[in-house]
Amino acid sequence: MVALPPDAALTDVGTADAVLDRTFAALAHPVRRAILGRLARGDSASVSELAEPFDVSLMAISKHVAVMEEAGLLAKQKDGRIQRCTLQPESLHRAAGWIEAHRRYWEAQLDALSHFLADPASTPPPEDSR
Amino acid sequence: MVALPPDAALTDVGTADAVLDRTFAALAHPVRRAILGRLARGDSASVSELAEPFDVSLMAISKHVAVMEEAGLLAKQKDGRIQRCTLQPESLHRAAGWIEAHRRYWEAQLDALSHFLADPASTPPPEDSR
DNA sequence: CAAATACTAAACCAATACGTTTAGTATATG
DNA sequence: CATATACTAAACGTATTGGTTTAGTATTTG
Repeated sequence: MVALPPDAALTDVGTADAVLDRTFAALAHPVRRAILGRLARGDSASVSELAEPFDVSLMAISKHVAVMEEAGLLAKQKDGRIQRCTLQPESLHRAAGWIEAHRRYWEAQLDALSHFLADPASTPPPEDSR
Repeated sequence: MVALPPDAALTDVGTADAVLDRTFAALAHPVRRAILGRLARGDSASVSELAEPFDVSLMAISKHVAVMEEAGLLAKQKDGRIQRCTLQPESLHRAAGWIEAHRRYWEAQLDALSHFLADPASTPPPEDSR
């Protein structure tokens, strides 16, 4: 079993992290998210199969795949003349980890926000005024 | 209490979503993640306060703040001459939701991946060959 | 009122992102 | 062998990003 350091994403919160940069950037494009969604539920697929639902060129999809590969979100495995793309979830796991690591903080903020949204004219959420 | 549709992020997985685009894009920059981290644990802060730890211009930080504001990650509230920046967690919540919605799928893939990584020369994860 | 403070607007620049087309490589098939 | 298939490389155009500087607007403060 692959030993994922259980709190890898939690230890260096706030530190520069090029992998996380690339992962979030990769997730920022709807076509790439759609491709990841398809891979998540449909197992592996060739680049052409991934391209089929979209009305952009195959080359464009090939580049999207390359972006996700560099972000560690998927891996290509050459099988004859086709490239089989497989989800590689660790990067996604780390991205989720970053958000998770902040969740308890911004959930507190969510409460404060709800009060503020309920009555914007009122005193904004009672925080320490510095 | 603000009624967040409990599964807003889960219903339209795979659909184009400009907010999600902007949210993930905003999270892709280390300075912006650091700012969000600071806001998450330190409550609200002015733009100047947010800028202080970084050695880029105040203007650069002002733009980063604008990016996060457009992504719905934070809100600015004018208080005299200062702009108080407050975390606005719903966008982050939606980003987490997208990942969560896929988690059960790619966790299955994680198992397959671990076998593959353990012995890359072996037959790749036993999936349906199409 | 004058000067300092906290920003933002505008113009600019270099680098990257996203798409195209055209051409090329490698593999499979008739 | 010839052709089709599955991709990738290279070059290109345009838009966006991330940073700068310079100048401006509000708002405090001396």
